Amino acid sequence: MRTELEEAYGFLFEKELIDDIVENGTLKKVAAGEKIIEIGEYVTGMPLLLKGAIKILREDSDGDELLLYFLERGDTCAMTLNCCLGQTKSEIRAVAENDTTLVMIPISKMEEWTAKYKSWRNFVFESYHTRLSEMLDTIDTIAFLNMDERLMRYLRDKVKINRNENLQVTHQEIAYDLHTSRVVVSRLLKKLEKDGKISLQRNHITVLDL
Amino acid sequence: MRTELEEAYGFLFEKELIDDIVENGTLKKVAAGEKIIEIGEYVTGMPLLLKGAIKILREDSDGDELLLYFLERGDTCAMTLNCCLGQTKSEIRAVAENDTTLVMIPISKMEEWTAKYKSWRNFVFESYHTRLSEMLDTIDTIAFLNMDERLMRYLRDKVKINRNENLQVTHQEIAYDLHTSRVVVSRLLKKLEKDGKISLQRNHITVLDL
DNA sequence: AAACCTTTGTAACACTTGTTACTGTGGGCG
DNA sequence: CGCCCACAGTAACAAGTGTTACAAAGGTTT
Repeated sequence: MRTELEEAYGFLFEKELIDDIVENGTLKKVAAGEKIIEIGEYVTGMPLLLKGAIKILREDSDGDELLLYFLERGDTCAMTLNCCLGQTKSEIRAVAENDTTLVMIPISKMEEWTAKYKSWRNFVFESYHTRLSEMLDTIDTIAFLNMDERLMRYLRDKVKINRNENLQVTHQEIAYDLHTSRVVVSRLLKKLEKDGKISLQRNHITVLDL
Repeated sequence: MRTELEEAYGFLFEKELIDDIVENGTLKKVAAGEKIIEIGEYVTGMPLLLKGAIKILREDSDGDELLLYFLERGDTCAMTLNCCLGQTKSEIRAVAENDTTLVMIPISKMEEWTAKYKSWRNFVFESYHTRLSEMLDTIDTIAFLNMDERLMRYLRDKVKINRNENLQVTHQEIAYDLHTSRVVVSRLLKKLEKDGKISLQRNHITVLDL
């Protein structure tokens, strides 16, 4: 755990803080597709991502989803920060995008460290900063782009996050993430294939040139 | 200034912090409709809202706008916090929704106070918290609601912010805020009038029952 | 009053997206 | 092998929103 922590956060956190994290945090491994937190659940701790990636989803009143953004190594969930502070329930769902390792920090330590470690304070501020920017980006995407452009952006992000041009995903899954229907996704994907930007196979998509 | 500060922030900030604000902040009055900060400008200070309301807007690549949310008394602009930290340019435009009074805090004081005053730290965290929630709300609205529902929500918010059922606004202005066209707004407003929810006059709208 | 500008109303049409329905296909399993 | 099922392709249509164009109404300026 210490090695991975230092790899991901060593340049940010002072040694004492890393010690504190090793002592108080619990390592958690999550398999791809597994749920990490559900909307309405109380937040028990704050996650620090060591390996893998997580996707953060919002839900509408019909239970349909919308992908907000991905988290990667070195990220934490600002929404969780949010909840810890406000002692409120989670406003989002978090699902492992691939096999993921994270350290859970008990919320009791959070306030203590905020006062104690300048690097922790900066990290928390920086996380809020990144997250707000990411949210702005999400809003831009939803508000200003058509579905075909959103789909392209989605595929690009997914390639980047998984470090693999070969995406293991069905049209229906994409439809859930983009909050649209399977037919629409199939239609647009077919068009992208015709334009030579991707190639389609059953259960996976190869991104050629987006 | 002190009186207004104590009214809006007295229950949050300790006396020494209020003193510090009075000493270092500069009072600024902005008339309704006036621009407070423009996208791409460097942020010179952080605003604390004493009176009035501000609307925060995002812009797309064509220069068209989208209303993100309103700020009221006791609020600060988390986007500005963001910029101060990152030393980056403003990502949003802020326009006075009505006659507004605010205190500008020089960014140099921000880090100092973060270390010095617990209440300031809490305020900053709390602001991030509120803003993230507000952004989630904005995303829900754009992603999950149709234009007619968005329009209703917009009118409701506007009534609340201005404390007045009589809205001084043209259809074109609404269209800008909702990132749609004037014709669409007119169409939907007419329907709301037929349903007895509002009444339409030239240059203003009376909200009856939304 | 006449000329003019801004705002609003409305129709007709185009485009994007969502829906329904049906077909075909690949792969696993009895 | 044949059956079943999840996945994908496609057409036809519906709904919502955006666009263009024009007319009418209100208010201001000359």
